[in-house]
This record gives sequence, structure tokens and C-alpha cells, in this order.
Amino acid sequence: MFLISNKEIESMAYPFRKIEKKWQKFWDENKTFKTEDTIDSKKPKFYVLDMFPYPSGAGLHVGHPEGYTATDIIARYKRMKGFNVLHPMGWDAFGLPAEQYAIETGTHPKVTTEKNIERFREQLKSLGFSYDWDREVNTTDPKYYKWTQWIFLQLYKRGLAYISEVPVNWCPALGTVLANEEIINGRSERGGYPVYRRPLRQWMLKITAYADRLLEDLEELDWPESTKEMQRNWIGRSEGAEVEFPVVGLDEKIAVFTTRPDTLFGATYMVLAPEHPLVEKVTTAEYRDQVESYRQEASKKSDLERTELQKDKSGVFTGGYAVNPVNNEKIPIWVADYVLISYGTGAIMAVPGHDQRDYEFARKYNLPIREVISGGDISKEAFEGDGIVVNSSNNEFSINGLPVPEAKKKITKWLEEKGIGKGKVNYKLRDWLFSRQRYWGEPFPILFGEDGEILPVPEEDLPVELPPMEDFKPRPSKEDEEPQPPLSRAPDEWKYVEINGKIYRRELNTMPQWAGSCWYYLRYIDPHNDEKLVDPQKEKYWMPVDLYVGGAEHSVLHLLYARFWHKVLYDAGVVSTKEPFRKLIHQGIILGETEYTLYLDGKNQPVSADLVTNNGTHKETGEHLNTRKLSEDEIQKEGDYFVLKENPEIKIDARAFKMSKSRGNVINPDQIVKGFGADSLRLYEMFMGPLKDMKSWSMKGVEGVHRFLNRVWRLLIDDETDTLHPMLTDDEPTSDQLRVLHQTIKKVTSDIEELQFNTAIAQMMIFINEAYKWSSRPKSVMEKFILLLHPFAPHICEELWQRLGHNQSLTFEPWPQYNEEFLKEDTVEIVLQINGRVRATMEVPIELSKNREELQEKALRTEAVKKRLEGKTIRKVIVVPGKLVNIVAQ
RNA sequence: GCCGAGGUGGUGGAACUGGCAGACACAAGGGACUUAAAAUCCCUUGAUCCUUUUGGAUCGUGCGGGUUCAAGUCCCGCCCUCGGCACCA
Repeated sequence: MFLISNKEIESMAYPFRKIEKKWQKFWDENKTFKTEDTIDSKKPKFYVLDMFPYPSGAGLHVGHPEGYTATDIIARYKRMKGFNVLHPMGWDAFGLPAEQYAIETGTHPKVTTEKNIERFREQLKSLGFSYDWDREVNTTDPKYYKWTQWIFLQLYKRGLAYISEVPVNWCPALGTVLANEEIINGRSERGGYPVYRRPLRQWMLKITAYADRLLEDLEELDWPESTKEMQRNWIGRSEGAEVEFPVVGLDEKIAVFTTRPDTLFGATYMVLAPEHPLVEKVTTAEYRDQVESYRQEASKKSDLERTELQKDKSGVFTGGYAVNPVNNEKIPIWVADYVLISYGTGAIMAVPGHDQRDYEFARKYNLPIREVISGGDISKEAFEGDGIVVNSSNNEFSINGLPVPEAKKKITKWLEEKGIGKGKVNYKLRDWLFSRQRYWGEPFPILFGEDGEILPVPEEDLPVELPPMEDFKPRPSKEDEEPQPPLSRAPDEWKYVEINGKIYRRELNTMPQWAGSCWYYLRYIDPHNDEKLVDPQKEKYWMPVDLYVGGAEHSVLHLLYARFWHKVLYDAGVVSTKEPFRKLIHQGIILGETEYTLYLDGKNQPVSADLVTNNGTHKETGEHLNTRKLSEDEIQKEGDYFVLKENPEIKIDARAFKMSKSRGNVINPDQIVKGFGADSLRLYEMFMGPLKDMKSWSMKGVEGVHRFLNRVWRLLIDDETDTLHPMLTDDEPTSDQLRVLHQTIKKVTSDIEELQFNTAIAQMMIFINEAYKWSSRPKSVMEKFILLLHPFAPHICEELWQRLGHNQSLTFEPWPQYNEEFLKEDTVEIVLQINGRVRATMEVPIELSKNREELQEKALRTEAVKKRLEGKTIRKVIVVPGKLVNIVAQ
């Protein structure tokens, strides 16, 4: 066995460790990337922003540098293009992730947060990102959250922040309430704990007041269509009517919202949500017990259970009746949890003939089903499509014979005239639940008097600092107890404030994680301003953000909240743009290496993958199967599947998985930087595939780009002497050399503009492959190439630039321009097709390739073509100048 | 179920407004250098078939149709994967 040591591998590679340290130190000491505070308004600006990270205890993972490298390439490129570039970084350090980590490790969040930030900063610096570190922000810094609190006060002043006792999503395991957006399938997004509904007094932000503007202004944004669509769905605007149904025997009316007022005559019963306040009044003595127990039952269910059981609708009759105002029909009132208290009015008119949910319910409980729109077959299913209205008239009014859209208009107008209803717009979007029963968040700048008076903390007293507390942990509370936030255990000096002889108590809840990240992009513009959130002159110059890169998981939460706050600040005159982020890109997630998995049964016999369910059990026997990872030489491809080499009957599962600790497929960037260098990591992350796509990691791929950088190095540096390579010359470049160079300039430039970094790198590889064939390496050509490579692999380029005799960083060197003259080739290859199939090619001088007649003639004179055309009649000849000649013959 | 994105060699991926499918890289195979290995350099590499060779033929971008001189790209119908939403009245 011949083993080689790491030392030896190192000696073969270019000295990336030395180089990267050297230039990181240089950039740091010289503040190379500092964006001047005084604005040079003669220069065009470019604001390129990353979604700032939660400094988690796990440190950076390979997903972070993906987006960060992309933005760094843009930042470095734009600087060379003469732009004034703002490229900052900071920390989203409040909130659940940081706090959970603190709880798990039993250390105070302030301590862990500081430590984690330290580590993140070091890791980011080790990757050579060109951030202006003088603008670093930290959401947990009182100087920062002073302004988060200030924004809250603006919201409060405008009536956009209010306290309300509403049913909230209570997560006992986390000891806090959560926003709707933080719940996935009835479980907390963080940790996956069950969530229950319970009423609590909470701060709410009136995002619904901005629903229309949030929807409309999406139009002008250069964002992924899928993200815009998600926000549209989340806002969920629907037009319809609100109609009032009087309750029989009571002086009460039940208001319902419907998008189908045209089906009013088909309403045969009503349903109230279990939480609806009128349930008690409507319920008759006879039905009280069952209604009560149904409500009890429903309230105990978590959201998860309520949605999981959705297939089987349940409900109970209240004994009460309402009157359908269009036909004075007496219809029964039911309670069912398929009606949600939080949408519309919490009550519906049920039209089983034309709504599938009502249909199922009516079928189950034998309620009448009536057709009022023709076109379907309501004996089989509800007809929800457009049709012609039938059976819909009373003595003074009819919509019979009208198509659905017209019927809607007509009946809405009539309802308004009669005062029994009106046109209405409803949103799925609900007000933003803004309180958390947690320690690690911004305190609210709010005081309560003994009489319940709400007193905002005066602006000059901001920030309200978080009190230092040893015991910061949330207390999971019992279901029936009022939750006690950690701040309730704060010292009395903090909790109570005396103003004009009156004692006030501070708000004890804290703000949610999203508060600090809603506006951080503004603070970067003017990070040290103690007088203002941001100086208006600077804001006007830098906003909006020109490019924002971050994960698609923030499509709704962060990006919707930030837009909301931005619009409020716009109305308050703090910012000058309606929208914060002009262009948005989501980087795709990076999966672990592809794994080939073989399934084995209890007797250790292999089981073909098509017999295995998603949960890893046998489809036929239900047996839980073991797995074994296979190496690539144990498998082969057969048709669409991978199979076992030694037994091709057995199909193999070939998949890449999300990186996770438990799976053990997590790639740590530090380890890549150590083994191959930051430049290799950056280059590989960009070379993997299109930025937006999901892709899986490959160590071999990293080695590949590392080899490329080695080739770049050795093209310029003689390994033996560690000096400039003897083949470097001051010769005039040849036209061939200029052509490849200028093709590369052109391709790399346009690819960077379009964020297609993988193909830009491919072109640079082509250049290097070509350059190795040359007998001399003109310095002027090599220097241009180094400038092109620089945004991708800055360390190696700075070093080579310096060794080529420059004593300034290349950061502000002008970006190379390509010259169309050099791209021209003397001849062009023209493809000759016969009946659409390529049969030959011919070289023609460039000027001739534009001439249709000559091309056609020359093509027909070509031997190979003549041979093929023997005995055939030419029907047609298609000539595409500069490309091809296609001869159609029979 | 609904909405969005996507399916191209052994792998990751290229292909401008329809004009030589598979750039670039990885893997694999062969060769050079070396006592040997590593590193490096050169060559081959979609599949099947024909030919002694140079070379040639046929098929091939999820599946089935269509438009066109020409389709990965356009149109119609379907299948699958990923992401999101999901009693929203």
C-alpha cells in the first residue's frame, strides 16, 4: 500500500491557504469594501442584499454560501462596472431559533448569540465575501431595536397595532402563541409541536388594512412568479356579498359571507362555527346538551386533528331556525367545525346543490338539496360551475334565466336596495398576531395603567431594554392557565414605572422574530444614526434594494411582513418607495450527496425498491425493512431504474436527501475551505447548476473546480520557482487568442447579468483549456481573464494580479469590454441538410455566408450532397444565412 | 383536489428569438510520465448496428399525437417528480 500524506497533496495544489488568509487580512485592514457614508451621487448605485442569517449554534451550512456567493459576484462585478455598491451583512438574532438553542444548551441567549455571531462572522470572512463590515446590524442590539420599537409606536399611532382577545394558536411545548404562518399542518414550524386554539389577549397588527395594496403592488415587482402567486393566495381576496338572515323567535340576525349570492335561493340550511357567539342564543333547550358537548369536543381538537378529520364532516342541529331573506323560507341552523370562526363572519348559508362541502354535509344529515343553477347533475354531486340560474324568484324579483356573473350583480344590487345585504370583499389574510410569551425578543414600548389605560412609551425614552434575567426559560403552562411570560418574573424595577404619581406596568410579552427582520435593509443604509431610523437623503439614494437573494421558505412570512411595514413607513414619510425589494431571487436548496439504498428484509434478502412504501415498509407484507447504502460500483442502470449489479431483478432507491444531522450527510463549509479553499467552494457552489434550482452536493464536483483553479494558477506561475511562468510574454496577442478572450468576456458578462453563473464558469474553463494549447501566453490576455474570474474566485485573482506586477487591489479595476471585431471568424461552418437531416457541412468565408443564392449554389455543388441527390427531384431549398442549407428532395 | 416549477447520457448540467442535441464538469476506459502510487498531460466516451479502416446507418431530450423543410424548443392529450395551498364559504 502506498499512502500519501496530506502534506504531499498540499504541495501539489496552489497555496490557497496562504493566499486566502493574506487577502482576507488585506481587505479587512484596508477596508477595501467600505461603502462611503457621503454619497457620490454622480455614480449609479447598486444595492445588493442577502437575507441575513439566524446565527444558530450549528454555524454556517453550505446553503448559506450559495446565495451569498451569488450576491458577492454581483457586488464585485458592479464595483468594477463603476457602480457605488451597498453590500451589507447582519444578524437576525432574536427569536425562537436562538432562544431554543440557548435553552437546549442551558446558556443565556445573550451569551450564545454573541458567541454564534462571532463564529458566523469569522466563517463569512473566511469565504471572502466583500461585505462592508462597518455596517453590520444586529437585531438584538438595543441601538437597533430602539428603532424596531419606534416603528411599533408608529403602527400604534396609526391604529394599526391593537390588543384583542382572540382565539390564538397556542403551542404549549414552546410556551408561546404562534402566527398562522408559523404553523404547518397544525404543528409549529419550529420543532413540529402540536398547536391548540385558545383565547388570549394579544397584540395584533392590522395587516388586513393593507391587503389590497399588498396585492396590487405585487404586479410591478420582478419576483419569481411562484412567490407572487403564493402571496396572492395568502392574501386570498374574494369578492361576494354579506347577507343577513334573521333568526326565528329572536331579535338577532346571522350575517354570512358568500361569493355566490346568485345561489341564495338554494340555501337550505345554515351553519355556525362552534366558536360563533350566537350558538348559545340559537340553541334550544332540547338540543343544548349535544351542542355543548360538540363545542367542547371541537375546542379540544388541535388544528391538526381538525384538518386531518376533514374527510368526515360532523355537526349538530341547534334546534333553532333562521329565515332566508330572499324567499322567507324557514331553514335549520346547525353547528359544524367545517365552518371556521376566523374567516368571513364565522357563519355560512349552506347551498348543498352548488357547494361540494355543503353537499357532503347535507347528504350525511339528510338535509334538502335544491338546484338553482342548471348545467350539472345534483343527484350525483354539487355543481359548482357556471350555468343558468333557475328556481330563483319571489313576488318582486327574479334572476331566473341569467348566467351566473350577471345574476350575482343583479341580486347584490337588490339586496342592497332592500337593506338585507351588501357587496363585500373578504380576505383569507388575517391580522398579524404579534405577541410572543418569550424572553428573547424586543420588549413592547407599552405601559399599562391600573385602570387598563394603554400608555405608549415616549419616543425619547426608547429603547425599552430587555432586563437581564438569569431564568429566561418559558414555562410550559397547563391548558386552562393564563400563560406567564418570562418577563413576568423580571425585577419590579423593570416591570413597574411611576409617571406623575401613577404606577404603570410594562407589557410583558415580547415581539416575534419577524419584527427585527422587517426593516433591517433600511438600517444598513444609515446604521449608526441615533437621531433617525434612516437619513432621508441616504434612503432616497439607496432604495429600493436592487437585488435580494434568499430562501423560498420566506416567500410569505418575512417577505409579506416586510412589505407591510415598508408600506406603513411609506405612509409615514420615512421611506420614498412603495416597495422595498425590486428584484428577488430564491436560491435552490442544496441536498446531500445522492445515496443508493438497498432494502433488506428480516432474512437479509434484498427487496426491490418498487415493492417498498414511502415509509420503508414492504408493500405486500407490511414488514419494516432495513436499508444498506451501496457504492456506485455495486449498481448499474437498467432502463429507468438503478439495479443491483449482481442481481438486476432488484431495483435500488437512488435519491438525494435534505442535509440533516440525523442522516449524517451534512457538509460543513469549514471542511471544504480547509481542504480546497474558499475560492473552490465559491466556484463549486456556482458551478453546480442554476442558482434557483435544487441540486445535490458532490465532493467530486468540488475537486473538479479545484483542479480548474490549479490550472489557472499553473498557467501563470511556474511551480518549480514559484515565479511568473516563463511562457508569459509581452507579445501582441494573436487573433485566435483575442477571439477566445473576447468570446469569454462577452459570455461571462452577459451570464453574470442574467445570474447564470454555471455557464459563465464553463466558458472560463473553455478559455483555460484553449490557453494551455498556446505557445505563448500574452500578459495582456491573461490579465483580462483574471479580471473576469475575480468575482467568482477573488483570493487567487488578487494574488495573481499582484504577481503580474500591480500594486493595487483589482476590486476597482474596470471590467473588461469585449470588441465585436475580435469575435469575427474568417469562415463559418454551414450545415447541409437533406430532408431535414444533417448530411454534410461546408466551410464558407464569412461574407459569402450571408448570401442565399451563393450558399444554395455552393451546397448543391458539394460532392456528398450531389451523391445523395442522385435520382431525386429537388422540391425546395431552404437557406438560413450563416447557418444551414436544407434541401427537400424526393 | 387546486396553484406554481420541472422531467435531456452512468451523474451534475449546456443548447440565443424553432436551425448540427449533449457545451463544461464529474465518473468510467485507454495511453504517456513514474521503480510504483499520487499529481499532471493526451485520447475515447448517448444507444444500437454495419464496415478491415477512413467512415457510415438507425434510434434518441417523460409518454402518445400534431404543426413545420426542420421540434428539447410551438400546439393538443396524458404520466411522473418537486414546491406551495388545502374545509377560506
